[in-house]
Amino acid sequence: MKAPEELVAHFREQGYKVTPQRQLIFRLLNGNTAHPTAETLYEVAAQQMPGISLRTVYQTLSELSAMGEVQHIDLGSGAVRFDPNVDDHHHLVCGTCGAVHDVYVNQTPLHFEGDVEGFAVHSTRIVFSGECAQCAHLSA
Amino acid sequence: MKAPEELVAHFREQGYKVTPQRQLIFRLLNGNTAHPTAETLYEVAAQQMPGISLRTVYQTLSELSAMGEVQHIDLGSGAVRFDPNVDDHHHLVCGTCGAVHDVYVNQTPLHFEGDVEGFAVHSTRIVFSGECAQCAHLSA
DNA sequence: TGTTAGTTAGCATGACTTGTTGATAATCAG
DNA sequence: CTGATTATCAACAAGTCATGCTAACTAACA
Ligand SMILES: [Mn+2]
Ligand SMILES: [Mn+2]
Ligand SMILES: [Zn+2]
Ligand SMILES: [Zn+2]
Repeated sequence: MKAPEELVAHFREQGYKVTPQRQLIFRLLNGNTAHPTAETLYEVAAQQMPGISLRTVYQTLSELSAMGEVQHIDLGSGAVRFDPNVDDHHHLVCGTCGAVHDVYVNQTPLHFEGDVEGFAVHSTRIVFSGECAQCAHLSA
Repeated sequence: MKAPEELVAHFREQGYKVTPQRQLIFRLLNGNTAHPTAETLYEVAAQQMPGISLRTVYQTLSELSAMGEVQHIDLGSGAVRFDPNVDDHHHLVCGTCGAVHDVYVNQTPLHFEGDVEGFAVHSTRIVFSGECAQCAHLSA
């Protein structure tokens, strides 16, 4: 994701108004590695700006997503998570605490076998599931 | 997934009754590589057994899932898909026609880098997105 | 044949997300 | 500064997917 100041400029160029709500969301996403849901992002935002609506958070996330500034990650377990990291990376999910971590896989592009001649791969998504070190430690 | 006859035996052993509805679903799933949703499976089932309920299809799929006879695949786009193929395999998804194909990746376990020391990986899911040969052909 | 479990329809609930409306307020170009 | 445009908000609705519940009926299995 671009830095908040760049997003401000970009939004203005695109004819979007730069509101305090949008700017707050820019800041909250900047460098955010928590892979928050719209809801959790809303909760943090509401602490700094009581009165902001969940609807506006969803709205701004959609705009950023359409601009390619955030990606959304659907892990199939509840709400979609948003990720300001749009580099080519993958995810590690702890089944115990639910944390999502970024990881980078070098062996790409992967080779596969199957009855799928001529399939053109545009993107690859890898999700590793397991247990993080902290959770393993606590349960021991 | 076990063959329908084996499932019949297994269900009886577990104290589940072997109903025509369940048997139909066993047959429809057997060798099925379409990765159907509960809804699409229901539609096919209803042709052969008018009156069968969507509720029963969901129910039987849950039972089979709990038994490890089918896996469910959430691609993040709509309904969960069910897969009687429980081998270690991955998926190719055509963004145009929505088809899901099985593929096998040899390079596993994959290596990754990141700030995730001590994470214990239990499973890896890979989804390749792109366009299948047929769709590429039609759009040309 | 009787006990038990399954099925069905219908309706409800739940989570997540998006749409709508109408009033209010803020942004930004001129 | 001002006016036109857009955003926000609250409140409510709707949509999708999945599951829960009831009550009546039916079928399976011992
Ligand atoms: Mn990420
Ligand atoms: Mn499969
Ligand atoms: Zn954890
Ligand atoms: Zn296709």
